[in-house]
Amino acid sequence: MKIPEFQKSLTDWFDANKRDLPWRKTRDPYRIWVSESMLQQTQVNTVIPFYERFLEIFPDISSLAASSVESVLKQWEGLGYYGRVRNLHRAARIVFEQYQGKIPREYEAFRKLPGVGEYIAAAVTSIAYQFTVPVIDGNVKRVLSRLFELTQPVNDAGKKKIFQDAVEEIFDASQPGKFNESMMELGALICRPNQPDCGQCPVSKHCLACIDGKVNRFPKKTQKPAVPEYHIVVGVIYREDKVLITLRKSDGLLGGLWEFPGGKVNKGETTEAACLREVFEETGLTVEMGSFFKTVKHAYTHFKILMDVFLCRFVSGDIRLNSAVDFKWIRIAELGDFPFPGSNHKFMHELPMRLDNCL
DNA sequence: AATGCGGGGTC
DNA sequence: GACCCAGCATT
Repeated sequence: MKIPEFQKSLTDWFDANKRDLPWRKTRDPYRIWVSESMLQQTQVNTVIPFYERFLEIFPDISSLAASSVESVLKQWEGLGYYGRVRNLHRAARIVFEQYQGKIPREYEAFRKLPGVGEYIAAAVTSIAYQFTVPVIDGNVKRVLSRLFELTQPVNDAGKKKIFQDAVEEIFDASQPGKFNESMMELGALICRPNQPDCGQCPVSKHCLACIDGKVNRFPKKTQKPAVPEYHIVVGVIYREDKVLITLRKSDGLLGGLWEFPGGKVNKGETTEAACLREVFEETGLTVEMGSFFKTVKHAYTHFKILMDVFLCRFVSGDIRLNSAVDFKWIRIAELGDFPFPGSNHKFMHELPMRLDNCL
């Protein structure tokens, strides 16, 4: 491959065809950092509205550092992978306290911040500071796979050396930020996972897979196992005009989000019985069954759930939390003030104000 | 090196 | 339905 020719074709194409994305209007490392955090495993069109709103509310490191985790989670609500924003928030506080509010310009110092891995460190420093470091993300791996007919699976975590070597061969150190963005943009717009548009590709004549007519055979992927499905019950516990919500522990799945108490249905158990049992185990409260409300389906990365929602009435007992770390009795109108998982959003906005209205 | 971690778009 | 996505932390 003629490297300089490849680089020029790629970056010229980028200049002429790049999308007008919000994070391309700035060189502020904070704004680029936020965008890269949101864009992890998440598509551009999903991110845009979250990005705009997040930066309106947290326009700089100091405002983010000064805010509560809960308020930050609330802005991330619905975006998923909540550890990203918990880490971003922790990192903002570290930058505020240890670096006088200035994002460290040293690669190693920045890389050490929570949530900043190889990709984000490379992306932010190359785009904001022109550090000469190539990025490797899902798009870049797919492009490299086709350019060089790499047989290394792109979804095999960790094994990056082949891609690292390949990208270093074609990396344009004279304009690192533009080169990196160009590679990712090519992957997003032309060298797509399905039906790549080789006819419009600026570097198709450098691409082994295209030359060999094998574009559809790259990238190679490993097969993913099927995900299990769990049957879940959830109880919305009414007490007058209030309902009980509980706070998940701050790490792990949906960490730091509020939810309605519930859990898995045991084998041979009715969903009503499971609901009463789970409510008691998780909250210590005795409740009576009101009515079935709705069934919700939801998919996570490693499993799926079928969730039956019941409306219940508080009877007796004092709160004794099991896995949750906090609780609140709130009115239905206040639900929007707290961050909830997507599965809860599929029913919570349809809930009645009081239980007696619907019995 | 392997695993856990969301949600939405697309085909 | 299955696949894919501007990855990181933990073990």
